[in-house]
Amino acid sequence: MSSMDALSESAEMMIKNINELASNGVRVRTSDLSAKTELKPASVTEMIQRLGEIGLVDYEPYHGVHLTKQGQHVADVIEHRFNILKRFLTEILGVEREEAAEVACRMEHILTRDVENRLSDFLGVAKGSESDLFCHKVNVDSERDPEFIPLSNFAEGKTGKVRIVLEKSELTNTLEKAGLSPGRTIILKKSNENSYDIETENGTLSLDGDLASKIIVQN
Amino acid sequence: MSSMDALSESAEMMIKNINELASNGVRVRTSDLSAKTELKPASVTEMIQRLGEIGLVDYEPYHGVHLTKQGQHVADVIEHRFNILKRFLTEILGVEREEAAEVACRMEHILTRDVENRLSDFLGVAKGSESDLFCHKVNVDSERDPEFIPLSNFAEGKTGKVRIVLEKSELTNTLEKAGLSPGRTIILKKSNENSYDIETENGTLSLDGDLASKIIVQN
DNA sequence: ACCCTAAATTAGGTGAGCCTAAAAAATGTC
DNA sequence: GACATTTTTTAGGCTCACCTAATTTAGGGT
Repeated sequence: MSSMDALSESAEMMIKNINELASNGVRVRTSDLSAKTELKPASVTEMIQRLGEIGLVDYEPYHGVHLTKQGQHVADVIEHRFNILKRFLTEILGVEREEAAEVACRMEHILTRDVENRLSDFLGVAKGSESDLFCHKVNVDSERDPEFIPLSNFAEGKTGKVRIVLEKSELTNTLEKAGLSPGRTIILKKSNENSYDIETENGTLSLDGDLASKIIVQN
Repeated sequence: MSSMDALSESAEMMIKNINELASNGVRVRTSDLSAKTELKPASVTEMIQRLGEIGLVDYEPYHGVHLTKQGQHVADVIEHRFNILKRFLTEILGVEREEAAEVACRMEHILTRDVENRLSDFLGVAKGSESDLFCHKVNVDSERDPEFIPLSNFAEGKTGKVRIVLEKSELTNTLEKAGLSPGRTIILKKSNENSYDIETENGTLSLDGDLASKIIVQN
């Protein structure tokens, strides 16, 4: 009786903040939430009462809240979305840390499951979610300039990661099944004038030059 | 006295819809906006009055609205953001058309100028903004679905171009010599349930259905 | 010119999400 | 244990963005 109706951005933000303040299993106090969210205490009380009613939070008047199993799940989803969005913004687009965090914090409430998964794949993170420990590590060495090269200009024998597939249509599906979607690793085995032999995680295939020029690979 | 205060998502959506309905320089009627936005007419009136007060729209009671110069600028920015977001979602992430449009339509109100520019660069679109003429063209073109079809589903007698050959093996060499490699033009002469007779640039041959399903042809 | 219909506006209501100010409960001090 | 202080909640108000129902206006048909 809750996870059905989409949560508002405000509600999701409150859950996120509760999660971030609940280091151990300790109940989070209204005043702490008030400080963190920059909402007045009265507004916090109102929101956590609402969250309590729909079962996302265990609320005990005058004694704070903590997330229920359901609420924890919501928090995990939001956190994961935030992390991949921020990673995309900083690592791929090169957006400055703070702005990336702000934008990610607004977008995290909009992402659909599908977009989330695809973005995850694109970033090359293990899907499913959970451990974002890995994320932090990647952040550190994200200074280097990645080279984006059309597959048609890629060096023979080189291994790269697919970043873009400039081709919509049903073909996208086919390419995906063949292991040619953003985030995947490939090797260009051989390239003749108009035939590109590729080894993907799913097997091997050949493309014509037209198509190869639309697949952007990062080395 | 308007573009300073950030607009609400609802306000931006109204401006966007006014822009989309104002094909020529004609005033847009309340009922049309009501239909397009799925808001009740009374709600539309309320919103366009507010937009009128802040100078984004020229509102004449009982005679519709049209965008002011300022409003047009807002509309252009939103449209540009929508286009690049949608392109990113479909072309880069491979998100399905309709879902991409929905997500882009929510995110367009959140993008900052910086993220917008970076995303534009990433997609390889002329920066600065303004002229989305290019975008429009791309969008229009992309309505027409080019058909990529496994040879096994190709129509008898039709001519097509080989785009992909999935799952290579020693057979590939044979196929290549027979004129069945990416980029080549072929004609499917006859197709029985499990035999596909093809004419290539190099001659004619027959394939079984298993193989035919792995050769993707564009008509 | 007049009426009639369709379209638009106004009037008044709702819920979400915020606020301030007042009341109530918990907590620390002696 | 009583009191002062801090924390939290309740009460009541506000705006935004929607709604429905009633009213007003525009425009077409005769």
